Amino acid sequence: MRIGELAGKAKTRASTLRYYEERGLLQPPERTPAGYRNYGDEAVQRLEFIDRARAAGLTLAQTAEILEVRDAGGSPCGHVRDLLDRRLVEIDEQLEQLRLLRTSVADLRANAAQTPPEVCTPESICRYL
Amino acid sequence: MRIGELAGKAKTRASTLRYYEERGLLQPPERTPAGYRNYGDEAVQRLEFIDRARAAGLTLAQTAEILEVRDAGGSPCGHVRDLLDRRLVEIDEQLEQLRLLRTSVADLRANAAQTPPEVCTPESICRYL
DNA sequence: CTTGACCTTCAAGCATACTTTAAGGTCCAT
DNA sequence: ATGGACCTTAAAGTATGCTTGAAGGTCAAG
Repeated sequence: MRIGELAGKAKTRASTLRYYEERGLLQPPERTPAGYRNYGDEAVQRLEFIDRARAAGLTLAQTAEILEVRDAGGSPCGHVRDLLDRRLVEIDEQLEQLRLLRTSVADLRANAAQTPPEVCTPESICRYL
Repeated sequence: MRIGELAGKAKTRASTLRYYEERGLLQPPERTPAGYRNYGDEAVQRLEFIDRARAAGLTLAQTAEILEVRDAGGSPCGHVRDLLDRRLVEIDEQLEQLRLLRTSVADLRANAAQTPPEVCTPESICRYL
């Protein structure tokens, strides 16, 4: 399978696959005599895995690490569990930050709704903020 | 006031202030005969405003726009209200995305807790994802 | 008069995940 | 043999908000 066909099956682009190879997510495939990349069917599964990892918010570097462990013959499962744990902590932190921000922006907005624009003096630039 | 002193008062760095000037957030100040930037006290307020805008999650481009309106003698308040409205919508969208992601990652993690690592076959790379 | 702290500009680097561009080779059909 | 679709590499561009580096000028103290 050439790169364009694999990209089609994975709903991505050839340029992305080359980039994944460069980043260590895809192993360098065989080449045809002309130098074209020649992928086997297992590459499709690998890209599906990469997509699931992305959906979980793992970085390409983290995903590459998992794949390297597997490629080296190891089992990355314990590591994956740790990554999921850390992701959960990160997500909770982000949620907290975002909730605080939401409160803050909503307060500013409510305040703006009550205050006529005239009270904004040039020195304060705009008192809505 | 020279740039280092202003940076100190605003708890930022001289390089940041130069960058703000380049981005249109700070007006080019007077220069001393030697070519040093020479700020007045009002610059401190302006930086405080910029900081409040940042705290509300406005981009530097949006903040620059507000300041330009004010510098042109206009009142940016209506615009600021719009920006706050849009920020609120964006934040709500991000919150929704993050909640969905949290659910998804939490499900993966719960599933991993129930499944022994042995069932992860090399073909699936790791079934925890 | 030298040292050191501070200032100047312009350009490039950082992090992330790609895309785009340039210049060129391959392959199949007509 | 020529056109078009597809492939190759290496480098640069995208977005955001800065920081860092290089090369050099200014100024007050000792």
